[in-house]
Amino acid sequence: MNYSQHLLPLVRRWSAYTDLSDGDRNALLDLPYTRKSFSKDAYIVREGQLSRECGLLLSGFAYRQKVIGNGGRQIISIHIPTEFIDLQNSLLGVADHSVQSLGPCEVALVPRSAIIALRDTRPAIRLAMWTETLIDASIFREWVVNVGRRDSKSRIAHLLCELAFRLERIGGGKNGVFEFPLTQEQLADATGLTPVHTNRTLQALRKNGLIELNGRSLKVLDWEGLREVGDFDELYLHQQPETNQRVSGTG
Amino acid sequence: MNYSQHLLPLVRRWSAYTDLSDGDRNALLDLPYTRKSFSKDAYIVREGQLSRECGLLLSGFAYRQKVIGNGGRQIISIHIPTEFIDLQNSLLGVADHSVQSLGPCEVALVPRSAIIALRDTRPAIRLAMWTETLIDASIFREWVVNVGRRDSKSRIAHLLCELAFRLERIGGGKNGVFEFPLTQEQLADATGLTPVHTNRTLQALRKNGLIELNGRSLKVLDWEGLREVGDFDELYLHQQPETNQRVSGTG
DNA sequence: CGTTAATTTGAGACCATTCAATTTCGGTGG
DNA sequence: CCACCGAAATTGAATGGTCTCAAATTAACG
Repeated sequence: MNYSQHLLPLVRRWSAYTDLSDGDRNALLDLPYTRKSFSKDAYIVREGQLSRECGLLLSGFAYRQKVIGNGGRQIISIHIPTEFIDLQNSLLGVADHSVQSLGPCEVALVPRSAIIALRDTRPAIRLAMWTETLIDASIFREWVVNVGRRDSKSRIAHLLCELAFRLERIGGGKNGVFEFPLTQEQLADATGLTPVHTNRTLQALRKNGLIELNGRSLKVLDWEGLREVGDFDELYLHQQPETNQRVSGTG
Repeated sequence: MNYSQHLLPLVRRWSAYTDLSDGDRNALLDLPYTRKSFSKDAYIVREGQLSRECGLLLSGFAYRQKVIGNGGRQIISIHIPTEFIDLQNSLLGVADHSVQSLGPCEVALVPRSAIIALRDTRPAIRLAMWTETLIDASIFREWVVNVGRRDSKSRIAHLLCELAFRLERIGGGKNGVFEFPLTQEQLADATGLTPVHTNRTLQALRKNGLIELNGRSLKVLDWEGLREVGDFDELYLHQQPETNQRVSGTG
């Protein structure tokens, strides 16, 4: 019955945003949820749906996307374990975008009502939750810039930097080697390019000695170079200690 | 001393998100602020700054932007009167993007501490405030799609639809005629295009009988056509009544 | 009415796309 | 362990949308 160990990473993650009391921690660990496994490319949430539950990614990867009139689609964000993939939809009530699994993955589905209850009764948790949505929004802003104003090499390099940076934070890489969950087609949908051009751009990045990428494994050979090409500045991720202090507010 | 009438539009706006008590309304109207006028293209907030005050747009237009390594810039959102232009930066504490005036405009600068105090003591206001940031995030997501996957005609048509739609909501248009605050160069920076191509695309939209646009005046001649070309679906603005009800939460 | 900003036009180059075909890879069953 | 399969990655060549650079025209404003 007690699966609360699954939610420990969430406690750790949100503790970085603000101080959580023992009561807060327990309230998080006591969240009701059901574990559900999804196979590759499964829909976790569909655009237009009413939100009844909110998904926390336990393992694997997921992404948010929107489809447009002519059939094309745009990937809006990539999500890694310990992240809520659906907070915005749950808080707004109706999903304005879809969420899909990248590979096989496990999700803890928390009833929306429990999320709302935490929001309304636990100030510290609320602050962490809000901060999470604000950081998400900041990442969206950076993605607007990425697909709007950078050329293909920069776009892809930037996305790789972001993903590596975030994976590192949850201990998801060793010696510059990361699990890379996207196919080239999905990478194309995330950067607003075509699969063919994405392939050629990746080859350029490899030839420049910046990365090694085969299958699901990404190795960053030249971190500074990749950062440079990708015009990457992690300020927008709001994960520097000084930023986190400011989040909690007096000032 | 009492300039509180300036904040009435904010009360009206946020009342649409949730029920505000008389106490809430008064708390909003009693917010301390200083009025400040900005001339064209003035910086209201600079990327990297610590946030000390939060700007509410009283008149005129403003936009958020980021500059990238090669000197290019991307406009991330456009703001119209009654909107906070800086909530995200204030809530996160450090500005990850800049805010600039479009034309001459007036801003009510509210101390960040007062915003934080409302957030921490007024549940209904907090909910409205949070909702505002969530809707902002939804708009960012749509912009990622817009610059990432739509061609130039769609991009521009979509942006025009969004702006017209939002302006209509605050009573800012008559008979399909709106004040259009962007130069073609700025429109280019918002859509990820070049000024030259923006100009040609606008001509195409005119030739197709969709819009009239000269100077600061936009007239939508064929609303359905523009909507079609722009692949515009207003769900992401989360302003339908049923959505607003869901926001308040029991469920 | 002069001066600067904004819009418009032209032509050539280039980045990215499209369409197709081929090769490699990962997994599965015989 | 190998043959097979579909998915993913790669290559080629031609097309096209958008960009660049430059100049001309028009509109805005003091």
